[in-house]
Amino acid sequence: MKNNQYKQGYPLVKLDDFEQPSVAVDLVIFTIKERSLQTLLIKRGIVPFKESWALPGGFIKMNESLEESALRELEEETGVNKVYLEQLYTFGNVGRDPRGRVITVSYMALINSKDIKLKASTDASDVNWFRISNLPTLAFDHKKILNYAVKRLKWKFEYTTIAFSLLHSRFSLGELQRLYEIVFDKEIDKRNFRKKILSIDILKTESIMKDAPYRPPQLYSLKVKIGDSININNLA
Amino acid sequence: MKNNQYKQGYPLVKLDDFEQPSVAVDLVIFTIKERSLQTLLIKRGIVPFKESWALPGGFIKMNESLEESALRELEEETGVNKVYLEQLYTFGNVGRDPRGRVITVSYMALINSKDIKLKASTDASDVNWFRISNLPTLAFDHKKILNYAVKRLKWKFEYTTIAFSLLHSRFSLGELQRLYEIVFDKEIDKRNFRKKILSIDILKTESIMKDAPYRPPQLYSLKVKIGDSININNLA
DNA sequence: TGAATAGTGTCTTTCAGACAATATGCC
DNA sequence: GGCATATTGTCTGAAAGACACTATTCA
Repeated sequence: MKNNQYKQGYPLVKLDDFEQPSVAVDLVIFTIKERSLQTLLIKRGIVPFKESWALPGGFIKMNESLEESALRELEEETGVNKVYLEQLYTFGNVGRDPRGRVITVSYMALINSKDIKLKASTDASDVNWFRISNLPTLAFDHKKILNYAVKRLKWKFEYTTIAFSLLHSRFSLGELQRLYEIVFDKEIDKRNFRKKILSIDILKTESIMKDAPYRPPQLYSLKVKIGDSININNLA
Repeated sequence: MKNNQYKQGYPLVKLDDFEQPSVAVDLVIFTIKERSLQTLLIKRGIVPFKESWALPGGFIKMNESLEESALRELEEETGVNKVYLEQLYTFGNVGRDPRGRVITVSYMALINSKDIKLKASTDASDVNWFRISNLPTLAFDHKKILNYAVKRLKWKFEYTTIAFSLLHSRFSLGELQRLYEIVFDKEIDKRNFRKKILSIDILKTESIMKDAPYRPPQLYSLKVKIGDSININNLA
């Protein structure tokens, strides 16, 4: 099994002189549902922490990169494959998994709730969305990972265009503002928000929305790449 | 050897059903020497990339956390043990190490050049400091790691107090300004810099320097923690 | 008094932040 | 006309950024 750890004749390099830890990927999947920021958790069907809620994730395979592994897990849990995905932090404390040494590379994914088709995964007896403001107790050190992810998310909302990955390709400024208000759990002055967003010149005007219940808004699209740096002030 | 991967009776959990990658830690060690930003590299004494320069690092041990592993490597290479240390990013592409699957967790360390006593490490035939502006070709994907570290360093200089980890506990504003000028490779207006630093109220005045060659400067010390958030504008 | 470094203040411009009235479309 | 949402501008205060002279110590 371990043979392919010895390649191209490097006999002196004994990677196996060291016991090897297991490497996993854990995902913090964010979406906006019911006017709140939510994340996907799975109820563990196996020990340890059987019946506890946990972040979706799993061990990496030898022939896939960390990111490919994260995308595979994401697809297995949600059926979604086109998302914003970002590596967060690697957690490797010795006792973090009672089964042995497991190092986990955490990722954050942002998906549009319309794209989701939840699947029941083999090792999860249940899968569900939870409001960030109302989370159950989590297995392992997943609470720590989730807290880290929320901080990073807010940070990235202020300093990059990742928010737009949660909107459709055409959106109104009202939708954008509601998104920021949900993530920061804070009301924002409409005039200042619009002034700020329009001043940084990242939007193209599109058509006007049809079939709006009341006055239809102007639609916009993002004319820079998702993840590009911007600076939306002080919303934190 | 692998027995302790099975603990506390979790027979169904077969971590070893998966081949395990190796996990390493690589260090980007920054210091200021000769009025420039420099990083420590080792010349590899073993294949692969024998005789190439590389970041210091090594495989983690089963009984140490990632951070402990980074600190151990740091101490082995430089003799330094009290430093600013921060995890950067985890690189895990399949082909990044010709010996097999090696996932590396990168760390950035900032050390005061006065504290360094370089040691010749067992697996390095040579150890040296290099200016960031004049680097040799690096082994593996270490160039990518280093580029990432430089970006993070600059970023953290603008938004946190990590710069102060490169100064003595008492320092002049001139020393602080020179440090920022070196890291950003850019001249900064003295009056605006001082105004800004003093306005954010993170410094305590100390004594006045003795034995200065010319007019002795006022000394200051940091009255908040290293790593605390601040905002030194727009130096990037 | 010359050399080297330390220390200081003003003006302009830009931007954040507070704040309220009008416009549009649907019923 | 009533309702729900969209859209727009002004004023104030704070801070960034440009800019040049004086102060201190030592040789």
